[in-house]
Amino acid sequence: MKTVAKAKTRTVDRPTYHVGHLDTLLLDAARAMLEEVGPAKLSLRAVSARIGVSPAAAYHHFDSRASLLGHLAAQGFRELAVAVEERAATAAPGSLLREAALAYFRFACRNPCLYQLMFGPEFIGDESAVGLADARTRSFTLVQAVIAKDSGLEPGSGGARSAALAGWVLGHGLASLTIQGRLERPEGLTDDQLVDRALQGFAILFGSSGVSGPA
Amino acid sequence: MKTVAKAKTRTVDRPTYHVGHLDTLLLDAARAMLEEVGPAKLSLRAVSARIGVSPAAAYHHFDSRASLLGHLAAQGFRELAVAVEERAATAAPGSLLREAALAYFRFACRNPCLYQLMFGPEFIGDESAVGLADARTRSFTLVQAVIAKDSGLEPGSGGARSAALAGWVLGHGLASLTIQGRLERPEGLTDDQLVDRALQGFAILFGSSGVSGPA
DNA sequence: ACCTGAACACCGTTCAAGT
DNA sequence: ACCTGAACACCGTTCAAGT
Repeated sequence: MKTVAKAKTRTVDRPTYHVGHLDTLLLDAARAMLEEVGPAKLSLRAVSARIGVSPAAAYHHFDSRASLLGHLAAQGFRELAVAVEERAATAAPGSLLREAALAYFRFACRNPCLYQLMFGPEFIGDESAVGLADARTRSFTLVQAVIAKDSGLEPGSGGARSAALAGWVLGHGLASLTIQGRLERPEGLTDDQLVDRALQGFAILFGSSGVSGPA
Repeated sequence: MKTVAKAKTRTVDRPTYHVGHLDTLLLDAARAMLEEVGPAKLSLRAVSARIGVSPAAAYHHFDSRASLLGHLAAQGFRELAVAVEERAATAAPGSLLREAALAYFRFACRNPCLYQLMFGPEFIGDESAVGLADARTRSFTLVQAVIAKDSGLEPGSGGARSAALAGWVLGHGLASLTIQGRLERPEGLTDDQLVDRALQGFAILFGSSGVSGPA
């Protein structure tokens, strides 16, 4: 409780001024409100009010609303990477693609607004958040590694990169369409079933299941 | 010019009041501004000002900003469908998937903000725009038809629907990631090359290489 | 160093009132 | 019927001023 020893004037406790670590308080409040109202309507004023601080206070910790949102997005990329990583670690080789896709898709479904923020235009022009570019690159590198591992391709080769691109497109396409409700999903279809269906579709389009075979 | 014959009072021309078809004027102005400022910052006030009309005027033609945006999105879905349709019509069987993907991707790249609007959360809650649901359904149906045609699947069958899902995911995933700049695209790579690369990646992931790619 | 109050230039939306 | 003016309740952002 006795936080600062160097308090040389006044009473020890000052409950009127909000003390330190306002940045994390802001971030936490924003994260909580994000899933309530969505990325577009998340206002700096509202999150400031939520933690009982003036609207201007945030500007001592973040450059702008976009910057705050950028930090949130970076958090998201880190969590997404972890989720995929964990799942990929305990997956049987051969089913790695499916497991990674499942983990990716579940993360998006469980944090729809955060996911929208990560891949949406909301915090464009930020990029200042050092963590963002890193976290994003790390996510992509991870996908690449998972894909390369399962397909037995030389990591870094052209094939591995094309495959990683495809994997990323698959995960994001499905997640994005689902979250935005643009899919005409048959009712009663679980998340896992939807992923399997998409994988099945790709197998039909690109596989040996009778598409291209001249046989 | 002499629009109304029943003008029984006053002078025939009234250049001070903005006359009729304000709805299409609004829509056109919004469409133009959309690609300038993006869906998030497209304000009803600004488009009203652009055509020299009061901010409140728009509410006699649209329920809300979301509704205006919904109409714009519907326009987009119709244009997208046309673009894919045209391309698909003049494509050699076997390369239909690639041609459709190219058309889809190009439309998105040429109208990035419109595309973002169509698949973004900006006009959620609208749905009132009758044209929207229709236009969207029509787009999806078209993709389904194209896919089914090329893969030789029974239209309406489970396989055809899975394949259509995959096709949709492919197109949207690639377009969305590209437009949002989340892709680490090697410089100098053209749109077409990017599409081919993704197709190649899918071919690697899901089976035989070289389904419909070039050589 | 950290936060507040007040202001500025914007929003979407409503509603009485004008023509 | 169609449009305006003025108002309400919001925004993001800045900046002098307080502690």
